Amino acid sequence: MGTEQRIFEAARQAFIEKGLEGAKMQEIADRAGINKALLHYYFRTKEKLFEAVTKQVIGRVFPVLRNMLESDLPLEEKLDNLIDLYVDTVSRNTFVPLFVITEMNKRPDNFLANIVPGPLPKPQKLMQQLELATAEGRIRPIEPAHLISNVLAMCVFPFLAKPMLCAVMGMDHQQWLHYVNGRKAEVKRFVHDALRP
Amino acid sequence: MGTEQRIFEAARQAFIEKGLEGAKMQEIADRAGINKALLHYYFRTKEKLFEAVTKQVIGRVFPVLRNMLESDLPLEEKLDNLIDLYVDTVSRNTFVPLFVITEMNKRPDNFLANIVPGPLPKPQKLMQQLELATAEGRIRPIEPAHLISNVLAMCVFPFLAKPMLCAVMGMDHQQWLHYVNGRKAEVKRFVHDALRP
DNA sequence: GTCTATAAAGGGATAGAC
DNA sequence: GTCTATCCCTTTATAGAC
Repeated sequence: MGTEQRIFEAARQAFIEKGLEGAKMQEIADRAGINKALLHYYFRTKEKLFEAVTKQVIGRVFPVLRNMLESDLPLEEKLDNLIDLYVDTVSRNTFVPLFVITEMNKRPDNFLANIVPGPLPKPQKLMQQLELATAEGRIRPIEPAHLISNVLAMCVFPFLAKPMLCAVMGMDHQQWLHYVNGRKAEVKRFVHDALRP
Repeated sequence: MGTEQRIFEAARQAFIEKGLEGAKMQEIADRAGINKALLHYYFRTKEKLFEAVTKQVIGRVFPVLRNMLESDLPLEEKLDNLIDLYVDTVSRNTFVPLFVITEMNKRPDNFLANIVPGPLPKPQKLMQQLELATAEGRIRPIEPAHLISNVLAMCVFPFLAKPMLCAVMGMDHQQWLHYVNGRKAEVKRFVHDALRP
């Protein structure tokens, strides 16, 4: 792995853990095993380094959603795949969604203008499938935005809120693992049942 | 409002918007309409000021959940009240839950030891109600942790993810207001339907 | 209690040797 | 490309007058 790549990876970890102001250039240099001056040689300023990281991290979120929304899979399969994918990904890496959400909200203008890569996902395909499934009586009517946000919420939020959830429910580590272990099946069932006509 | 209170309010706003490292003491002093030195007179250090804010902000979250979990209301009413309360609160103030979640995850040890106020909520009451409702055939069996996390997720997450949701679904401001307007009813219905036996 | 002035440390950025 | 040394601005924190 080249120097630039090592720097980028070090910066990625540091910024995701501590944010723009929280992560220090010295720390990033240490993690990369190089000198502070080299950071500036490759990325000029801290802001530019941060922007590079932001673009890459946020840029990976959208293609996943795009693939899901625009694929030709049947509706039910599509939702199940999305749930599997997001619960697996987020459970292994809580700080990435937290980073994405923080950045989106701190600079929403910059987010839309410079960060989101390429064409936006087109929800038309999903909307057609929902309309068809509704017309056929397979599901109850629901607005696509509500459905999508419900599914994403149940996949992502519990891992963001883990400390609170454990505290409120009095869960220890074992119980948390049990919870995570059953999470995908539970969300699938919850969504499936909620959509029954 | 006394000086200490004005400082605290200014710090609260600044820290919630920009985080510990992002907010500067000078900015807090300006917001409070006083001098930088006074911040240290009242709160010694930035860390202590931040901790005071953190305790207050996070401390307000738990009593709400406690009241809900331990109240004597019927199960369905309890859930509906929780949904009303959280959607209303979060929709008016997105950055508070983001602040709470960030702090919880950055220092989970400190969170449990020093931040959570008083006795933890006891979920026994809710668990009894769930068991009873299940036994009576009013709802399907579901683990309390899954139910609570599903409800909280659907109330809170969409407001955290608003920029992404708007981008992915191609929603403009009008459509967002429409979405928010129907949110409470939609979540209630979703939960209600998902729990049908 | 509140201010001005200033110390002390931290951290981003650059110059210049190799 | 990579390093050492250093500049210099920002920011936290304190001293001391009022």
